[in-house]
Amino acid sequence: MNSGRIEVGLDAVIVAVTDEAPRIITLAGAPAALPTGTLDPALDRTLERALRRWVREGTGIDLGYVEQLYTLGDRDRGTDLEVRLITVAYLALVKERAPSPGSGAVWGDWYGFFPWEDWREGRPSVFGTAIVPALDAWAALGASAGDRAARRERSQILFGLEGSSWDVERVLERYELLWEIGFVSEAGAPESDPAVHGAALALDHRRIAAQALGRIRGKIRYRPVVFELMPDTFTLTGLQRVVEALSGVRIHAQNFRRLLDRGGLVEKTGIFDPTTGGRPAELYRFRRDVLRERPAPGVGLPGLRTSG
Amino acid sequence: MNSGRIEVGLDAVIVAVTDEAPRIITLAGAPAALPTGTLDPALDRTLERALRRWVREGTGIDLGYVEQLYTLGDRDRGTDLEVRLITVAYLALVKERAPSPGSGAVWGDWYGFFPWEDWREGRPSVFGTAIVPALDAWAALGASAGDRAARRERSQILFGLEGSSWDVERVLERYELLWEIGFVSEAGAPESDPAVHGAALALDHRRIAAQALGRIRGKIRYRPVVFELMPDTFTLTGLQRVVEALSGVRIHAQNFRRLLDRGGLVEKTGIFDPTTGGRPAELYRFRRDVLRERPAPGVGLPGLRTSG
DNA sequence: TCTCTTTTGCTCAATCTGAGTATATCAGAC
DNA sequence: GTCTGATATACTCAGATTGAGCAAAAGAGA
Repeated sequence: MNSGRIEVGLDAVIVAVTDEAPRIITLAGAPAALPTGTLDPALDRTLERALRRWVREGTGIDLGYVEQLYTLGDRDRGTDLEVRLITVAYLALVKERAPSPGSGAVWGDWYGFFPWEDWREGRPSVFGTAIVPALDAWAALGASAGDRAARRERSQILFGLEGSSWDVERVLERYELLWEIGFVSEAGAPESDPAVHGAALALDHRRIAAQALGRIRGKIRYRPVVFELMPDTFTLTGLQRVVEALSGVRIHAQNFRRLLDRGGLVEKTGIFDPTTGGRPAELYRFRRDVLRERPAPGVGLPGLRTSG
Repeated sequence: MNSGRIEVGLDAVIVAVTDEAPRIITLAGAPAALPTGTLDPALDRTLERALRRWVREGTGIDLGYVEQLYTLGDRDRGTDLEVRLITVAYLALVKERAPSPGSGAVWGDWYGFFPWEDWREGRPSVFGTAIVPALDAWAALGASAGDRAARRERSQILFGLEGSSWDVERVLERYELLWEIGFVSEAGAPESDPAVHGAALALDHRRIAAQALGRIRGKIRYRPVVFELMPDTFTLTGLQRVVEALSGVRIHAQNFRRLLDRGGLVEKTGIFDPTTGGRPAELYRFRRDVLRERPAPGVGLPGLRTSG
C-alpha cells in the first residue's frame, strides 16, 4: 500500500482592490492560472512560510494578511498522473496595487471570471441572456416531476430568481451548479464567450477563486478584513466602494457610515480630500483598538438577516 | 530540492452530544489521540472518502456531516522526522451515540480537554483557582509597562475578565494563549491535574479539537448543523440542551423557541413526550425546506451582537 | 449667483433581541 | 380529589438594530 508519490502544492488567491474593481493575481497563459508553488519539505518550516517565500520569489509581492482556504486532494487533479497532488489553497489580501515585475504575473479582474457575481449595477445582463435559459433547460431535463421541481428550486434559491433574494456569499455553490450544468468548464476547454461564461483558469483554479470570493464576502461581515486592502487613510466613500466591489452589491451610504462610527471601527484624521467633485471628504483611519473592544467587528452588508 | 518524503494524514474530530455532554471519539492511550488515518494515494479518490473509509474501518462509525477544518504542515509535527507529515483535519457530526466496538475508540467528554470552556453552570471554578492567577503571573512578566498592559488586555478580552464579555467562539485563541503561557502543553507532558489543565491529547490533537469546538460554535449560528446531532424528532428543550452543550452557555428558553419557529426551522409532529417530569413536550422535526427559504438559518446564540 | 455633485447629519418606522410574567399540563404527595 | 412541584409554552414590553429616505453642508464650475 501507499505506493505513489505525494506532492504538496500551494495555490494563492492574491486580492487587491483598485479603481473599484477587485483583482487577483494570475499568471498569463492559455488559460491563465493562479500562482502555484510546491512545498519543499526540507526547506520550508511551515506551509504559510512556504507560500510567502514562493510568492515573493515568483511575483515580487510581499503578502500581508494570509488565510488558509481549503485543501484539495482529488486524484485526477494535477497534470502528472504519477504523483498525487495535494493542494492547499490560500487567500491573501494586499494593500494597494503592487505591480508585478516581468514575471508573467498580472492583475486580473475577479469578476472577469464570474460575470454573474457583480450586481453593483443591478442584475447583470448575462442573467437574462444566458444564465436563466441555461438553468431552465437543465431543470426541464430532470428525470421526474419532483426532480424537475427540485432543480428549479435550487436554481431559484442560488441565483435569486422568482422572489428569492440574492445571497452574496454563496459564490461557490453557484459556481458548482453552473459547472454541473456545463455552463462553465474547469479544464481549459475554450469557452464560447468570456463575457458570458467568464474567463477560464487552469485546472480547478477558478473553483478556488470562487471559494475565495465567497470567503472574503462572508468574512467582511464580522472581521475588519477590508482594512487590509485600504491605504492608511481613506475616505468613508472610498471604503464603501471597496466593500461594494468585494460584495458585488451597492450599499446605503448613510447607514454604512453610521455602522462604522457607531461600531468604533474608524477614527477621523482631521484631514480632508478635496478631490471628490463635491463636498470634500474627511480622511479616516482604522481603529485597531476595536479588535480588543468588540466581539465581531465587521462592516455590515445588507440582506443577510436572520429571517428573511 | 524536494528531498524528503511527504505523507498526508487525516485527523477526525468526531462529535456527538449525549446526555447534555458533547463528546468526541478518542483512541485510548497515554495520552489519548484523535482517530488518524493516512491517505493511500492509490486507493482513495478524494480526501473525504479516505477519511470516511478510514473511520469506518477503524471505529465502525459511518460519518454523516463532514467538514474540512484546517491543514497543518509544520515541520516538527509527527513522530518520524524522516517524513514530512501534512495533516488535514476534519470535523464530523454523528447522530446519536454509536458505541464503538473493541477498537480502542471511546467517547471522551469534550470539556474534559477544555474545562474552562463550559460556562453552563456559571464561570467554571478553574478560573479563580488557576487560570486567572496564571494569566496574571504571565502578564506581570512582561518586559515593559506597555507589554504588561498588552498582556493584561489580551487576557481580559479572551477570557472575559474585568467587564469583557465571554465570546464562546474564540476557543482556539484561548487555547493558544494558554499554551503560550505554559498552562497547557501539547506534547504528552504529564500535566498536574486534568480537572484544571484539561486532559492531554497526543501531538497537536488538542489544538485541533479546540479549533473544532470553535468552528462548530460559530457555525451553529448561521447554518442548521445542530440537527445533524439530533434524532429525527426531538423536543425543543432537548434541542436547546444540545445547543447549550456545544456553546457552553445557557440560553433563554422562551426566546430560543421563538427564534426557531419564527425562523421556520422546525415543525410540530403532533406527538408528545410525556417523560419530562412536568408538562409533556411536543416533538418537533427539522424543516429541511428552510435551507431553500432563508439565507442564514441558524439557532441564535446570545452575546455576539454587532456592537457590544 | 445658480446648478450640480458629493459628503454628512438626522429622522422614522419596522424588526429584532433580551428579559420578564403568566398560563398550561403533567406526576406524585397528601 | 386537591395541592405542590416541575416543565413546557404563550405573551408582553422596552431597548437596540436595520432599512430607507429627507435635508443640509461644502466644494467646482457655468
